[in-house]
Amino acid sequence: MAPESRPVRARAAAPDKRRMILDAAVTVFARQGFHHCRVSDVADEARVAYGLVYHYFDSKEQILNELFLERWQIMLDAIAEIDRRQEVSVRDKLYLVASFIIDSYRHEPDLMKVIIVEVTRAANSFGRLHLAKIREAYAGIATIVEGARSDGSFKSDISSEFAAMCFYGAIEQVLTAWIFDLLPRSDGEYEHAKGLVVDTICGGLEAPAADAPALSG
Amino acid sequence: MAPESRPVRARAAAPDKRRMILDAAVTVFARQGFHHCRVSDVADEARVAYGLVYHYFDSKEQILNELFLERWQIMLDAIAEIDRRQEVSVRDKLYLVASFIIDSYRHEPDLMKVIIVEVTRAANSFGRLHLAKIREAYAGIATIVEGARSDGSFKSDISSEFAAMCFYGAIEQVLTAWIFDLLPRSDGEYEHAKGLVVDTICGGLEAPAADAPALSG
DNA sequence: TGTAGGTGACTGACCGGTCAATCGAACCGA
DNA sequence: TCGGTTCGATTGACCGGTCAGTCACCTACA
Repeated sequence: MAPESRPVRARAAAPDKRRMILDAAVTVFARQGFHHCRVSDVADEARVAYGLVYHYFDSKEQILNELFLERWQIMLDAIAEIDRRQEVSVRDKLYLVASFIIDSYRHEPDLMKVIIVEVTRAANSFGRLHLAKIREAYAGIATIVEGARSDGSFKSDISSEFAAMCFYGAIEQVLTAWIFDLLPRSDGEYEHAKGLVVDTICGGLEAPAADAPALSG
Repeated sequence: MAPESRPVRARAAAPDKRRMILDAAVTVFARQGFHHCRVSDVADEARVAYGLVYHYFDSKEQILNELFLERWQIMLDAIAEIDRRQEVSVRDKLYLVASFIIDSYRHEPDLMKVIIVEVTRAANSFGRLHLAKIREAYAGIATIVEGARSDGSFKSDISSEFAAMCFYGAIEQVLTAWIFDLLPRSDGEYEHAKGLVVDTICGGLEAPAADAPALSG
């Protein structure tokens, strides 16, 4: 990631083969799944010799680890950054979090598919390995919710950890629906989903009592 | 399943080897993951010769398919049955659904782990294969929600399909947390979670406006 | 001419699936 | 009662394909 860790020699025309391998891996892992693809598929997709993959990476696993850690850290930073903005209401903070995750999928669907399918939901392999990082995301969202719980705007009988889990679970399920082609994919759908998730989790499904005047716009 | 489909010769002491293999597969798949275990692990766990696995099943995949289909159908039937009960409110119906799923996990954690990790969340392999069955579950929950939307007790601007997705997603995320050992497992926790999921999804996280008189409850 | 970058044939382990052989309960005919 | 026959259940050694990872070699730039 850090530029100084890569050789500076960068000839203008020299493509970053390492990056090409990572990008190819995203495509291949997304298309065939981590377990159903061969390292040669990745090399072919990257238009690179088989052996070069092992020049840059220790193993097939390491490629996935790197893809996950790189992207996940960006999300953790984004969540922390959102929480820091004091002028924003908690509901809007959650909207921003949903927005960030859904936009991540919009712009890099293959990468998000790989991360969700092969890591965050893979309880026996990469999920366990990266459990600490995954928890950090829950914790970040929980911190946001906790802000609203302590000032009374959110119910106090639902713990912030549990709320964070429901919130993240709902988003991941919607992403999964896109991954499985169960929901249509369009800019409008993405925008719509952001609002719906937040409305559902914050406002709930139940309609306000009909015989009472609406208390808030 | 049906007794008449198995040979009637059933000596009293004859163990149903086929069943033993299925049970062993649940244990092994849950412990090591479908991809990281060998057929010989299943045979060893069942205390049965390697070849016998192929006497009863065509392939390793077929074992998982059978485990999934058997259990999933029970859940689909349960959801349909819950929806049929006309004296129960929609919120209580959702509670019963959450209850059923969580109790399934409570009583057969390994089987549920395998179904969730290896099937419902495996977008590149078994998930795609069983997509139709998985959709049926969403659809069943959506049907329940639709009942409340049409009588005005649930908001009309959140589609029942989307609501079902959030609801199921929240539950699966909680199950995943148990699977990953992120949440403590006890009868109390299970019971508590049932109520919390329904409260969160139906009632939302936001507290009723404090300056207004409580309208219900 | 040293070295980082790049190549791809090869190897060896692993594992899903096969199959020829054996077991043993039930039935049969004498 | 007893050898014989049948056939599904059971065994586990073995086969063959697959594929992650290795390595000897090449190339081009500084």
